[in-house]
Amino acid sequence: METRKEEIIRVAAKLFKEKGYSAVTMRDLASAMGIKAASLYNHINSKQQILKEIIISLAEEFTQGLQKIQKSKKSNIDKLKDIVKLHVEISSKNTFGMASLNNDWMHLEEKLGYYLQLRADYEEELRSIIAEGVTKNEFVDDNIEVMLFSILSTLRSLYLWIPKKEDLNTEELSQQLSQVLINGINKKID
Amino acid sequence: METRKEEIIRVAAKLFKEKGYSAVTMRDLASAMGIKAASLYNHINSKQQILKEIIISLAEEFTQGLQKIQKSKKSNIDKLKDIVKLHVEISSKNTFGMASLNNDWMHLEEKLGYYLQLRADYEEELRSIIAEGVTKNEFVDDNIEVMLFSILSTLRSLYLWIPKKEDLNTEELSQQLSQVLINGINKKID
DNA sequence: GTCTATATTTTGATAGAC
DNA sequence: GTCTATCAAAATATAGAC
Repeated sequence: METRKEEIIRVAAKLFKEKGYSAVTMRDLASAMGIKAASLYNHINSKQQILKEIIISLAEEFTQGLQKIQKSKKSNIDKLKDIVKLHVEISSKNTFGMASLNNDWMHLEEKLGYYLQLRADYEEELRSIIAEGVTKNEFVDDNIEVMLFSILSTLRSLYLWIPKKEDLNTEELSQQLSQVLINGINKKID
Repeated sequence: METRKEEIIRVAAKLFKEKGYSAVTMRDLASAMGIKAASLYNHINSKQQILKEIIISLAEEFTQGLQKIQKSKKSNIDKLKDIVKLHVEISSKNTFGMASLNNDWMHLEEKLGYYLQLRADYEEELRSIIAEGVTKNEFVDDNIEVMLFSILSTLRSLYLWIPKKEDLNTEELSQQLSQVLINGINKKID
């Protein structure tokens, strides 16, 4: 059962995706909830708290997911496939919250440093997977930063694209996405 | 020589990238210019006008660039390489403005419809290049939407990543990026 | 071209009745 | 748990002096 606070956070995330944190007023949010702005404060302490809960819970979900993948001792190529799946699953569960995670993190106050640390750590872990994959001849010896950037940009933009797919099969999308990211789009000559 | 209006737009774009259009006040902008907020209005009509000029000029630059590429009658794979180069060049020239183009377009008032049309047309052109590339056996017969999404996400995120590269060689970056997008990261067996 | 002063609206948030 | 009423601060923008 969804609490009133959870409902507020869910509705807020939807509005934040449409207009961004700063452009959404407490009156906008209240109106979307069918109540008055003052009533929101019976469930949450501040607008800032809403943003914090949306972003930090998602950031921690990604961190925990990656830690689990790292413990698996699979090949780097299989770890990468698991990371793609992690992003598809979290993004499809919460496309609205993903918008805040990607675009409104700079408006975090108290937890900004914590968020930036989680984000930097995540990026560094992914970088090390790619680098080790190159060393072990799983991946081609291209510019590691370019590979990292390309993959991460695609994964971080999933939230923009997933809602357009009506009948989402996360397993199938993960597989297709891994295929494109790992093997590119070039037609190999048989 | 840069006019005062151009300077305002340039400084505004930098602030918009840091905090987003809605969170940047005219006082913030004036302060960054070393003047008072009221003085800004001697050069620009409104905050909205600043956003409009940043976004529309960039959107039209992309549209014109793509039209030129389409007229070239190159192979689809070479058109795609030219598109990558187009994004690298425009994004590196104006990383600040690219942030508004990507994240603040929904705050456009008068020109929102025009922007959305340019954007949809651009996406459709790129889709047709990929689709024709698949038909002509230049590209692998994967899901076209997944290929389009992956490439476009990476290209649209360039503005976030280019500033971190200190000594940018646009030619080299374009080549490396095309390589990764087209051929993936997988190590082919010799 | 910039300033001070100010008009008008809107914002996040609180107090207290029901 | 929601409401009305309200506050204090901050927002965009204008008027007019220099």
